[in-house]
Amino acid sequence: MNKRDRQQKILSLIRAKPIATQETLRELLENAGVAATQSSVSRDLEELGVVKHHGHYTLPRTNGAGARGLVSLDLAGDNLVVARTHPGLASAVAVEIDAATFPEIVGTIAGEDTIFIAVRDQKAERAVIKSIWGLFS
Amino acid sequence: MNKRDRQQKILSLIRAKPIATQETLRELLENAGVAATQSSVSRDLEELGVVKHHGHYTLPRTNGAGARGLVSLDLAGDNLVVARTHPGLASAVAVEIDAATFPEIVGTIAGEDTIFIAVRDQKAERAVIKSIWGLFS
DNA sequence: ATTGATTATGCAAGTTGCGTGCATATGGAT
DNA sequence: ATCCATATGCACGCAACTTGCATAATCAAT
Repeated sequence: MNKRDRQQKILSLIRAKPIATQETLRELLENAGVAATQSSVSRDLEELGVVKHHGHYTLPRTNGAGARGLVSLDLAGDNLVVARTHPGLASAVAVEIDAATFPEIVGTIAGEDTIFIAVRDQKAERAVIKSIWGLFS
Repeated sequence: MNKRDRQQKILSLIRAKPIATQETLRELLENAGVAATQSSVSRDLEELGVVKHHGHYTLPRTNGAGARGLVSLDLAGDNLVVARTHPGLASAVAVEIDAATFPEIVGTIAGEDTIFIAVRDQKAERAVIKSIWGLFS
């Protein structure tokens, strides 16, 4: 019914088990008593920053180690991707990202536990998140 | 006409000379071509954090001294808030901002006397500026 | 390249929320 | 108590958000 609740439900669903398509996600929501269309699911996933990787939807964030310092990836507007790392590892992570030379990345700057990644446009943002997440997982 | 413009005008008016009442402020706005009622002026002053002191309205914090290093906050586009600090204090201020964990803040990077604060959208910018000022007042 | 499956999006309708003025309540000073 | 200044509940209008539908764009597999 409510957008926020639906998005929360989506998060718990994709955390519970791998989900391959928006249509199956929509069905699961329906079973949980939350009616929605594929359109809305698509927009929700976009807003939540969920990304499809290895054939299923996941959140680009970790709760522990295993990703060589990278903790999360987020968006700020249309031209900036913000990566969070474990303390002190931002530079190391940034070096690795730079080394991969993604064409959509215009430039990066690293602080202590944060990296700003400038990209050309909104389309590039999603591609970059997907690529970087793949690089570190 | 527009709320944001009107509030900017109010700020420049109370900076220009001491103003004693909301009614005179309203008249000055009218002369400047900005129609408004006393009700709106009252709400604007509230939102702007303007306070009446010694019989006239003033901004509580025009100088940055005593704000633990923070000097100014400005906007760059829709997704970036730029904070200036006293030399060398950017990291310390940034740590304090991070520790407050505002949900609108996507990430921060500190230099020597400047901090870039990435936020999600234009709405978040206003909220963040207000929050940070509150944090350092 | 073609086809089928999956995801994104322009548009229109419904709904919500914000900004505002009016009227009036509250507060403050003498 | 009265007068002046300021705050606020209410209602209305407009702008922004949310959504579904239909369809376009993208992707995967052959």
